[in-house]
Amino acid sequence: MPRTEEQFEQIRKEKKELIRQTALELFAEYGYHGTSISQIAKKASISKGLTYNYYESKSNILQDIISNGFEVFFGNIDLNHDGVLSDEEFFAFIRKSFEIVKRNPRYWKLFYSLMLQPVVAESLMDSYAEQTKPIMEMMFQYIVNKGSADPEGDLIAINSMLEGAMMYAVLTPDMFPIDVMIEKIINTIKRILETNKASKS
Amino acid sequence: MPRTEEQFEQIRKEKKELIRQTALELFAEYGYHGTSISQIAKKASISKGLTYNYYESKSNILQDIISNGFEVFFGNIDLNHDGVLSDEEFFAFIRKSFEIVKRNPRYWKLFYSLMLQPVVAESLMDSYAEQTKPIMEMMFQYIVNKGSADPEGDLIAINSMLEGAMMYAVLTPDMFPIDVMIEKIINTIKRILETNKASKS
Amino acid sequence: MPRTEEQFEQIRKEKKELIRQTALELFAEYGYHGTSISQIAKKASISKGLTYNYYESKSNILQDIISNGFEVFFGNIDLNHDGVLSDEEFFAFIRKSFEIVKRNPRYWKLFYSLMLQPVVAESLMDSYAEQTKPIMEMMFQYIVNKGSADPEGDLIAINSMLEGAMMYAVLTPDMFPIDVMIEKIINTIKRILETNKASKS
Amino acid sequence: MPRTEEQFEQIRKEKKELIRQTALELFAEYGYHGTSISQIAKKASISKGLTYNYYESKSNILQDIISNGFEVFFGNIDLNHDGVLSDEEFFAFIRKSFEIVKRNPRYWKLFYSLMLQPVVAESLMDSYAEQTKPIMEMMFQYIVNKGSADPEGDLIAINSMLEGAMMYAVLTPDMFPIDVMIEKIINTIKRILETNKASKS
DNA sequence: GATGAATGAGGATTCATTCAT
DNA sequence: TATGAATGAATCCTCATTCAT
Repeated sequence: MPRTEEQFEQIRKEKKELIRQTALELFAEYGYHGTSISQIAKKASISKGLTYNYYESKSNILQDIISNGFEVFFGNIDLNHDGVLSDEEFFAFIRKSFEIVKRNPRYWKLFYSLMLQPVVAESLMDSYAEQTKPIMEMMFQYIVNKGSADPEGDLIAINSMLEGAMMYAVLTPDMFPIDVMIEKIINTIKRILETNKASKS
Repeated sequence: MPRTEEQFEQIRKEKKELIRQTALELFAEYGYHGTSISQIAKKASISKGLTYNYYESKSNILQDIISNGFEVFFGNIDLNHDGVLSDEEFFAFIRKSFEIVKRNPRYWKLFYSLMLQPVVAESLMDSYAEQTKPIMEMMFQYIVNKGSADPEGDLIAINSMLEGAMMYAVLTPDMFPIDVMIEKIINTIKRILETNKASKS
Repeated sequence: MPRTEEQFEQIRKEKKELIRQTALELFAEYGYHGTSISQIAKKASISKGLTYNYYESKSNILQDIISNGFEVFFGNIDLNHDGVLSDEEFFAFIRKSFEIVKRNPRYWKLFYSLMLQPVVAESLMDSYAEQTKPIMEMMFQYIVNKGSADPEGDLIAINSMLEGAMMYAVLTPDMFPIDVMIEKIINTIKRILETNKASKS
Repeated sequence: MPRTEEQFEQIRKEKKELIRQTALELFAEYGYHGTSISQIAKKASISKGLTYNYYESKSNILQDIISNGFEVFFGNIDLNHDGVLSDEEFFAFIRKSFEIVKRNPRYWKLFYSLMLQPVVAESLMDSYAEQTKPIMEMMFQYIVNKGSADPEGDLIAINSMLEGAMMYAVLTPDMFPIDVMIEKIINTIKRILETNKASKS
């Protein structure tokens, strides 16, 4: 009995997933340039040629890894666009972000590394900035709502702090325990916003 | 008659500098792996072979760039190891750090990108951690002296913020004006330390 | 549909053999260092890259040639380790040795030339000495059994003679007809052993 | 006071000698291809460029080494062309030959190795054959005079033996002590000629 | 005569990609 | 769909040789 169309589709999907995952592991371990198609094929237990049945080129695999990672990340973040964020919601968002990174540190290491490879980065940056914008806006809204006297300044400070902590979490996870780091960061954000209230009278 | 020793010395010095600078520009632009010796030679208007008259290998050029950059950075930072840092001194240190990065953004872009290249990173990380340790300690001392109730937590927060801001300065200098960023960061640090005083009575 | 396992096996075997043979011819003609992978590939009508599909490196090709030659040579020599060699067997061994050399003079030319290339020689020498030892011992036994009064001396003389004749056979096969040479050598060995009998009474 | 013409000549001669000697040592140690002009210049404590003041090319240095070695070797051998060689003279010739090799084993190792590099060998072989011919003739004469019944056969045997022993002396001087080997060889030659006398009655 | 910076052709090797089966 | 042999361009690097000084 021949397989149905759906079964074929399923097989294709799984194989492509296999290639992407394998490539991700190797890229993260040896870098993009340090990984060859041969290695990927061997590790995935398929032939070199088959890789090209699923991806047009090596750089296409990379693209897929990236956009897939974006999807996972931003798909997990629930922004609650419209309404005003409660404190609970805001801190849950931060915890969630770190959680995602903790769950797949390799991907994020690779991701950061790519951000800094200027040629690769062009399109990546644009895409990242675009995806990131609503988050920034949401943070800005939250800061404003907390009554900050200098919302731009606080955004810069808080954003830098989160970005920096994220980097430590990705690059040197052993330096500071991530969970401790998260709590300290959240605590500090609270204080920042507390002390920067526009005096109302 | 051959050239004098000094003449040769001079030629060597200039040419080596030329190669290093050219390589740095290309590495920063295209990444280490994305740059070939041919490109370096062509851009420097010398022959491929000559490169090897000055550097044993491509990776040696990189090494030289790195250690040279370290020297410039840490040579410019005056840590005032022994005494207690005044506020002035501490904030001067922060400004200086950003100043150095602003002055040679390409180098720092390359530097960050290398930190994330798994294979290269090992030795680089070690070396960086070593150089960085006294700075961390100095910051910690400063925080303690300011009477922080949770110096470890404050160190994490402040350090993350600085690291993150540095990254923005290097990667997307157009996103936030660096000078504005610096002042916001400094201001926020002040507030953090202000609100975290251990109550003494 | 991909080729069957056997088809691939067959292709690999033939192509590897082709590369080895071609390399042997060129090495023998121009020396190991005097032969480039390009030349080998061109003469074998394959691409440079393909060579590396079959051999890890140029020096690996050489290794294969060597060990292959050893196998052919020592695989053809029947040493009759245990029993005592009859005259017939001993002289058959000598004839066989020259026969093998005559059949593949290129290989042996290369072999001798490699023995004299300082860098390559080390491991080759060791390997050769090891393979050669049982032959030496066998010869020594034979000489002793013939009642020689000075077996060490006779071994040196006979061995030198064989080695020297071999060299002429390999290097300047036109100088003395090999078959004539063989008979003269055998004849002389007989006389040497005849005249060196320990007097028993 | 400017140096005289002769002094200049002397300097040139010495420097050329220095280059040749240095090159010989390196060629013997690392092989011709394994030795670079740079290495020669460095070891001789002169500049790369100067080498080309004395030799047109690397291969010219080699040529000079070869022909120089020939001169030394054949210049030391007194053939006593005309008269008939006494036993004393013949064995003295053999001892002398080994003596020369013992005195400069590196040269002879190099020399043998070159004999087997076919491309280099062409002219070398011709030259060698030419130089060698009178020696062969002399040996042949000696053998005839000793009353050999088969002078051609004895020449082959004796010559092979000498050639082979020479090779051991050059390649594996540790295998058999050279002096012992010489005496055994001479002794064996005596026996060969003794037992091959044409019966006269 | 003497120096070493500079050249450029050539060599070993890697690897993304193609293609016959 | 799946295979891996085959290609060839590109890469790092070496080295004999030239040349301005």
